[in-house]
Amino acid sequence: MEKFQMLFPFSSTGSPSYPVSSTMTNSHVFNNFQGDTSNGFLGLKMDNQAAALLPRTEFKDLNSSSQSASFASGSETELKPGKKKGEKKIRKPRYAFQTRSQVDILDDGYRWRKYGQKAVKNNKFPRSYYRCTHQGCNVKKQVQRLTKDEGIVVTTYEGMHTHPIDRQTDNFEHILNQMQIYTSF
DNA sequence: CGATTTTGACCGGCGC
DNA sequence: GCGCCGGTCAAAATCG
Repeated sequence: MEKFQMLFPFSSTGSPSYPVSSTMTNSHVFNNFQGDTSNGFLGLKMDNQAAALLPRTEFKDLNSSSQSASFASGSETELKPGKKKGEKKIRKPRYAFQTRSQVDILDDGYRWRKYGQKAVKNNKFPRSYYRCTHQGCNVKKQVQRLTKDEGIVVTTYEGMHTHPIDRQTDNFEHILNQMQIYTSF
């Protein structure tokens, strides 16, 4: 296959690497909108990794069908309406990131294993499904490119990692991005 | 040789 | 009930 691992002036390690926040525990960079009204899920702390990609990354809300951009919010992957089944009503929050990039492989520091690829309606590019290859970590993500702007890649994360990042990418960019994040609020 | 990608089959939900 | 659709599985192929 083709692997492009060029571009990106700042790719210090040969393979595309992006800054990632390494501590995702209590440091919620983003954390919610308003106080949570109920026992909801608002604790969405996506301290995220992907926030630190390219300067032109923006967040998008999946569920609110509208807003042009803001930042991803939790969307519950609804478990069907009638499914009571107790269990965990863990709705999986999903976060989408739109990134201006030439490559789809946005390495955020975790190891991903691709488990599927499907063509998307209305889009000439396929969508790829990845899963975090960490034991017990069910974080998933999908990557798709827009037909409209083939320069844009939408990455959607689902779930949160509960383990440390594989690659230590705490560098200048990370910090830089963190700053951007904080100041934009 | 183990890990990961590829790719078509398979599956559950939903609309008709 | 049937077929479409988005998502996942799994076996074979590839990569390193």
